Amino acid sequence: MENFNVPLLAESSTSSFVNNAASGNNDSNNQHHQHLQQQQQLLPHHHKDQMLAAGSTFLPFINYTQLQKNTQSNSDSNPPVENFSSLHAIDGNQLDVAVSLGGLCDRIFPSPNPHSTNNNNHVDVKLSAPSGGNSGPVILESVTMSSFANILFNNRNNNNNNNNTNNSNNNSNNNNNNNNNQLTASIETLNSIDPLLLQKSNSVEYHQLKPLKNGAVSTPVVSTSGFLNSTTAQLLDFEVVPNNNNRDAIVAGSNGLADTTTTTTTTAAAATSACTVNRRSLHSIEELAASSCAATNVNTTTIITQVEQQKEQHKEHQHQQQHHQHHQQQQQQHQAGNLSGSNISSDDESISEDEFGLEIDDQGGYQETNSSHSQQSGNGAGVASANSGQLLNGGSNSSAGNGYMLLPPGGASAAHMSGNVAGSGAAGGAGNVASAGVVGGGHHSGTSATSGGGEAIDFKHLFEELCPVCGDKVSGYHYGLLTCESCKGFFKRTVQNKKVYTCVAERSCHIDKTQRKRCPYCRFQKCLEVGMKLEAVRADRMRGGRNKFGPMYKRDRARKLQVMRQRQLALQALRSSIGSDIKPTPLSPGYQQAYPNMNIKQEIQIPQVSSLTQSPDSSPSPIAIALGQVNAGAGGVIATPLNVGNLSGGSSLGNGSSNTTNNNSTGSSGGGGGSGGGNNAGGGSGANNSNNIPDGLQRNGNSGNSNSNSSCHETGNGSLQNTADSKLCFDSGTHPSSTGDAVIEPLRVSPMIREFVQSIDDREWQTQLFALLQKQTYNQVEVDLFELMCKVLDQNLFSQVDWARNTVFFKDLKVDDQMKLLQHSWSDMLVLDHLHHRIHNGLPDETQLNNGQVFNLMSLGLLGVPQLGDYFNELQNKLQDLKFDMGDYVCMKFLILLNPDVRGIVNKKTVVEGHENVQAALLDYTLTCYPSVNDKFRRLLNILPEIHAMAARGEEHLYSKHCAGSAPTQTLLMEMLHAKRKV
DNA sequence: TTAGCCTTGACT
DNA sequence: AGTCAAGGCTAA
Repeated sequence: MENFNVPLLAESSTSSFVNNAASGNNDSNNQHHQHLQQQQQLLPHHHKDQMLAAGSTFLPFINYTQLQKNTQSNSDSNPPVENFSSLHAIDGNQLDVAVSLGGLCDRIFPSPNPHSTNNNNHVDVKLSAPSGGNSGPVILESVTMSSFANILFNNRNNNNNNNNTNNSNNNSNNNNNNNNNQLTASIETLNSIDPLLLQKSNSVEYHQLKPLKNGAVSTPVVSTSGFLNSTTAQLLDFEVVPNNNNRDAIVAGSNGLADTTTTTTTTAAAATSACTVNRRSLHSIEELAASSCAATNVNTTTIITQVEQQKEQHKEHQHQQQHHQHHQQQQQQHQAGNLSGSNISSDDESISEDEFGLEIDDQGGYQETNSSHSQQSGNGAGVASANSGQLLNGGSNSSAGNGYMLLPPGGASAAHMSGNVAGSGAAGGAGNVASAGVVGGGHHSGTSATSGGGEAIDFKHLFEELCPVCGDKVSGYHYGLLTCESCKGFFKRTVQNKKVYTCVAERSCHIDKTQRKRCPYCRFQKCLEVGMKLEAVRADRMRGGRNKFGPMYKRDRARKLQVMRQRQLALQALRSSIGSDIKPTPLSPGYQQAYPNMNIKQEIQIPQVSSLTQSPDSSPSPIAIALGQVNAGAGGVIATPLNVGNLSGGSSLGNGSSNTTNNNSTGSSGGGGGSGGGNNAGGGSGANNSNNIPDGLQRNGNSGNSNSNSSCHETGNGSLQNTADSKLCFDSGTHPSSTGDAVIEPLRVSPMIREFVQSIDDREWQTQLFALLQKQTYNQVEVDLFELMCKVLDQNLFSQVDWARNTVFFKDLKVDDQMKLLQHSWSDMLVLDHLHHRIHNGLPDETQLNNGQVFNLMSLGLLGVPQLGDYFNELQNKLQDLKFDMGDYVCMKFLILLNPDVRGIVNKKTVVEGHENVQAALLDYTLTCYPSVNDKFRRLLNILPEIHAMAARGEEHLYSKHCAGSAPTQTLLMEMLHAKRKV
């Protein structure tokens, strides 16, 4: 067994608590109580390293450390596990509501916990008071974790008292709730995991865990019964072990070499401690690096050397070391990003401003940047004051640190969302007006752009913006992006002087103008997060002159100017077309730049669905009919919130990309979307104009977004069915009617396939995809596109696991088996998924990012191997020739997942059974619904090895990139890559 | 240490 | 000669 120590990075109350809890100390409850109260002062929000924050959105939360037991009902005679009759929040609320752990986790798990009392895409834990009165254990009903890293439950340790208790809890819990997506835990076990979670929240990512061979007493924590952790816990295989040796915490050297001992050090007055995490089956990134790739971790020589020197010099300052490692990782990541040659390089001067289709007068206002602007404080990373109330207690928005959230740059807030909704509605069909990504949230700038028709754009406010680090006004481009003067100076001092800061809290301090001095550690982290570039600080300190970022800045200015202009034009057009009903829209460039991706859910432009496979005779697939998604025989597809705009608005509304950020969308203008003129008035379709690229992301590519309407067919009588929760429309072009197959008999579609198809939520997938792309490029002049691709793949992997864990057959397996299956299938499924999204949802080849870069969506399906493009297209054609539809897709996905040939499966019977069942269902489906497609079943199966071959190639590529240090490390994707090689 | 202002110098 | 993003200076 490999043991892992996780360093404690914050107050040691955490660890002292865990020790007590683990040892069954009678005083532990009291200490716990104290601990909880102490922790209230430390509730984090989370500044996430962008490398890690794939898709992360942190919502207000109440940390469960705010909870306190109901001491009135304690009985000293009871074992600790039963001492807690119920849990109350500090404010007295019962704990029968969702308690968010947001901020404790690294990223957001794609789908909301079905048991959660809210639908936010955040991390939460649900507890319920014991059913057995005061003496009953607290039930941890469900956990939705954003990160595998934070799932510490392990069901392979159910061999002690705690686990016995847990098991019994499980049983009772299951009796109360038939869903097995539950965890049960005594408060004692909650206590046990508490510190580890806290540690995780403090910034330690799982990959930093290092094997530590010791004979620590295993302290199994929580038994599982098939919830998320069934796969994830097993995947990472943690368990919490008390460790009284507070100097044993080990963190991997960030260079991935041999173990680097870094002990836990707390910076507060409290005592220090640590706990050990055992992690058995997996296989840290460091192990991987140490075994095969360490030498290839390049481009960080200098930094690594510095770090190692510091480690030698300051062994006693372990916290600093750890910070430095963190810092170093950031540097590595940034350097890797900047040095990876395959992407747009920052010194690519070949791109001129002409690229943006406009002439830029660089003097046209940039110097006005300093003009003050009365935007609300809180830039993209600011406190989301509007979000309170979404969860229990909502958390405080104050700077006191309690439960406020950090929006990732441009993160959404509830208030803005509502503002956006309203704004969009007001804009009616002319959602394009807001296409740059932000719809007014009540802010009104003095920009002359809003003051009547015919006026020229007032460039004075063109670059009004808030510093992405602290929210102060920007003074110009500094080290890669627009920042304020103080953050510029701070960044310079830090880098030049090689400063190593320490956070006395939880490394997640809120940084704003008034508090930026409080925690230089977090400030610097935020500098890095928002994209300040280390390499822009000159090693030789040479003054004056220009650096390689000049062209980058220029392009950025050009892009912003273009956005402004087009927004202006759109607004004017809107006003003239609608009349005076529309009041001047509060479109402040600064505001919009500060919140480019707010309200992602509402604003995200999903590429026109089903556009790729449009065909004159396209009609719905059998499964679509069977699910009632269409009118059988009418060729219709139910209008979804995603396609109704297209249906009603016609192509004039289309993608209307011309008045968003650019007119030069690459090859996307197959039809109506067309150029400028048509975008504003065209729609008028009222709600659901989310198709109008309001997020500034353009979906370019093969799908011909602009004229994709034809793929979502109107029903024969012209009426549209609208289901609020419907999935994307799908299956256009793959249907029997065009080949003479008999009229579909919906009832013949097996319930299993129906269920399968219903388990697919493509809309969510796409929303998350574009939300991530948007988020990751907020305020970034340029991003590493390969890195970005890895993040998207990582997010997709999360979605994939989330899907799998809830599916029939799979969910019945033990986590060991689940893990093995996933490790063998993830890449195949990613490829298949992408084929599916291209075929059925018209996913385009590429999309334009917030910062003007073009992201190659195809690379997701190719797993980053451009050479596979032809092969991929070939596969796609084969599938389309077979009238590949949703039913086929989901069956194939199951066949990939439930691979009985995976070695070491304990419950092989279930896997075989599932596989056979799916095969049979698919066979029946193809024979019944596609009799005209010769041998469809067999031919579909024959494609699976081809997908596998492609996926294997992609894996190799990703692995090599990882070894070369070009891929983000702390990702599930890399863990999967690694895990597979350990099998 | 911070942060506002100044100086510098490659580039336009 | 002007621009502007570097580094430097220095009062607070």
